[in-house]
Order: sequence, then structure tokens, then C-alpha cells
Amino acid sequence: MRLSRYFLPVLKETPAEAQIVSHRLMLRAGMLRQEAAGIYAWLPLGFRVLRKIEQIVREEMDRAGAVELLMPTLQLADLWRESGRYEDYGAEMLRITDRHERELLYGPTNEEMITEIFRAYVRSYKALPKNLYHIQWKFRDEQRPRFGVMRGREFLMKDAYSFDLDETGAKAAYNRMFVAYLRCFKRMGLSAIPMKAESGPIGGELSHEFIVLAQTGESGVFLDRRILDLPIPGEDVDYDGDLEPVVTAWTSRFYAATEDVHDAARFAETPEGERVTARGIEVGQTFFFGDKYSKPMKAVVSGPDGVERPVQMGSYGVGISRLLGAIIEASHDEAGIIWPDAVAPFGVGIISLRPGDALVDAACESAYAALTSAGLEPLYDETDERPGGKFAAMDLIGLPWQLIIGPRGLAEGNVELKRRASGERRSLPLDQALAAITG
RNA sequence: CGGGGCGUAGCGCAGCCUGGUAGCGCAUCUGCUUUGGGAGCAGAGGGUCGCAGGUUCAAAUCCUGCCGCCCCGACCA
Repeated sequence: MRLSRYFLPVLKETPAEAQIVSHRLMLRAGMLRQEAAGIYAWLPLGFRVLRKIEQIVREEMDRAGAVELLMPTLQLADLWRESGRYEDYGAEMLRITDRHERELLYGPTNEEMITEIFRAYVRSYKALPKNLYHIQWKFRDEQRPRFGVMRGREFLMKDAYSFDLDETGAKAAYNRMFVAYLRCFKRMGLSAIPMKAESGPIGGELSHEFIVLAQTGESGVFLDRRILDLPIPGEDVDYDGDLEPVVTAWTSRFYAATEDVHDAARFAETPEGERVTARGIEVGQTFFFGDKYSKPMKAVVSGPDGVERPVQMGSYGVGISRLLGAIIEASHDEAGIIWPDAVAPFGVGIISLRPGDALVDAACESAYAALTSAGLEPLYDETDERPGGKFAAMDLIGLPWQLIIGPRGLAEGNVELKRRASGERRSLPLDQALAAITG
């Protein structure tokens, strides 16, 4: 992408409404525009990152055997009356009436609808297990939206729902999602730690929150440092195999809890040198809730014995839009965002220090073509801005690499390659710089 | 939902107390000079002062109501 053709409204000054660093940086980097409290337009740069995160989640869900579908944002109130939650949910639910005076709601989650879909088609245990997921916008009318995308009212979420004949099967389904979550967050460059959670209004018994450690996190967390070194299953993980040992290692070997459920006495059993008190951001949550919805909504399947039983369910959420905030909170410096490679909106920024100079133009174009065909998605700054502004903007938007090309370097046969994360800069010939980036 | 605060040019702000024809910085546009970490000079454009009432000869400024947004707390992904 050539910057002159792109839409990247970076701001030199910080808008007054933004308090926390991720919100400030997203506004300054031209990723996001607030349209109302907790409601945002995703500008091109932000949208690119959103799609990258979404795609990682999608790939890991698919790998774990989940099947993608797409449910609507609007749901009928009657569906929620079946589970009793239409009354329970309160003012957080955005309620809408259509021209026929029919009561609708903008979905804050989809347990009822997925249960309705499942029961319409599945009658036999032979169709199980199943895991259906979608990635869709949700709305919760928060009393006090804040922290930018971290606590918006409208947010993009992946939610998966598992269906099994019995608890044993449901636990295996839970374990598959648990492992998939470990992999998802790691791929995004995050350390997300599963912590035992209260299940909240969605209800259920077995539940974990996946917490990203960040100094500016919303809640306090307590953990055993050693949990950070636990291995995460690779791409070749066998989702048909027994994942219980992995889950057990992450959930029972070392202490890790949010302040809500913190047990000081148990934490004290952790060796003093290993105890960490930190802050964290929840980016995902897993629940097993059995027949909480299937029973009242009559989603039943016949078992091998011919007896009909409510299906055993779990749900598994990932806050896709919130993850942008979490990643920035966990990865930034004074100058701006530092994107992990896997979610960076562009892989490399090419900075032309002298557009119009024949040698510089030729080197830039050649680098742009090579990096494009290598799939690096370069952002090529060929605008007429001054160098200082270009450097500052490139640092702000946080692309992993900067390839800086100017007449002074070229006279010596070199370009400059900067790694955003470390700040390390090297002068080297263009072909070597390209090899370093693509290698 | 309790408490506090703020709405003035695209962004950041001053002006309001003490009413008298709306200002600063950045950004934008034009010209010249500059060009490796947010340049200089000269000029220009851009605002129903959140909205609606009221008081007054006169309202950004005083009064009333409403709307929007932010912060702390409770709550939540």
C-alpha cells in the first residue's frame, strides 16, 4: 500500500477523551473513531488488525474442530423468554421494537439462538460432539463504557458453543477449547493465563478466564511465576487425543487467580520468590454449563439407550475487538504501538526520505515490489512529508520493521533497517535488508 | 446507577467570574526557502461558541431545561 493512497489520519496530539494508553494510541494512530459512547468506527488501519486477530482465532477454532456459522445481531425477545433471561438481563440488553410492535433485542450473546438452531436439527447422539461458533458484533448497553475498545458497548466477539451427550464428552470439548485458546493468544504474541473464574450471569460450573498481563490491566491478578513457563501445544496438537494432562498442568499445578476469587491462604503456599502480583485484562472465557439452556429450551438428543436427554453444553468467548486494546496495553513504548508480527496491520514500512530523487525512488520501488511479492504487505511512505514526521508516524503505528531509504545511505550503497520492537538499526545493502525481513 | 467535570475551527486549549461584533498553538491551503527524528518566513481559508427557551439595548459569558461526552465508584467481556 502506498501511503499517499491510503487513509491514515494520524494525530500529533491526543484527543481529550482518551485516558488509557491503548485508547490514546489507537486514536492517534488513526485506527479508530468514536461515534458514540462505547461505539467506534474502525478506520482502515484498525480494521486490518481486527481482521488479522479474527483470522487467527478462526484458524485455531477450525483446527480444534469447531464449525463456523453466522447468526444475526438481532434476536427475538421470545427466544430469550424461553430461557428466562429476557427478564434477567436487565438494562444492559438493548431492546428494540420493530414496526409490527414485535420485541427484538441486539444480542449480547447467543446461547439461546444456538440452542434453538441445534434443537431444530439434531436428535441423535450420533451427530455429537458438535461445536459451532461465529464471529459477530454484540451489544451490551454498559452503564459506563470506557477504556476505548476494551469496554465498548458494541464489540466483536467470537463465541463457540459445544454440544455433547454427557459430561465426559463435554469436558473433552471444554479441553479442546482450552488448548485452542492457549494457542490463539500465543500466536498473537500474548501471554494469556487461564485463571479460575466465577461464571457470571451466563451461569455454569466449570469456567476459566484467560488473562493477559499488562501494567495497565483492569483487574488485579495473583500468580505463580512458573505458570508463565508452561509449554503450549504446537500446531500438531491432537485434538482427538486426551488433552486433560495439558489442562491439568495449566489449571492445578501453579496458583493463578483474579482478585475476585483470590485465596490469600493458598497463594501463600507458593514460594515467596515465585509470587507475582500484577494486573490483567480478560480476553477470553470458557464455560461448561451443562443443561442450563438445553433443559428449559428442550434441546434433547437420544442416547444409545434410546432415552432422550438435554444436551450438555459449553460456551467459549474471545473478545476480538478488545484484543486490540489488550495487545497494545501489553506492547507499546513512549513512541507508540509495537505490533507483534502476527497481528501487525502491515509487515514493514518503507520510508522514502527523498521522494523524487531518481536513485531513492528506484530503490524504494524495488523494495516495495520485492516485499509485496514476498507477502510482507509493505506500507510505502512516498509522501512529501519531512523525515521527522515520517519517522514519528511510523513508530506510532508500530509496524514490526522499518526500511529507511535515503540519498545519504544510498551513496554508500546502504539502506537502514530498523526493528520496531528493539529499536535496533542496521545499515546494509538493500538486498541484505530484504533478506533479513523476509528470512 | 451514585458522585464529580467538560462541551468554543479537524485536534489541543484560552476567553465566561466582571455581558459590548470570537482568540492562540497545531493541522489545512498558497508562495519562497528548507529536507536523515514532528522546519522557517510571508500570506489565506475555516466557528449557527452542544441544543432550546429566558433575562437584557446587547449573551460564548447570566438563568432554566434538555442532549452529548469524560473521570471516580458500583457493575461488566
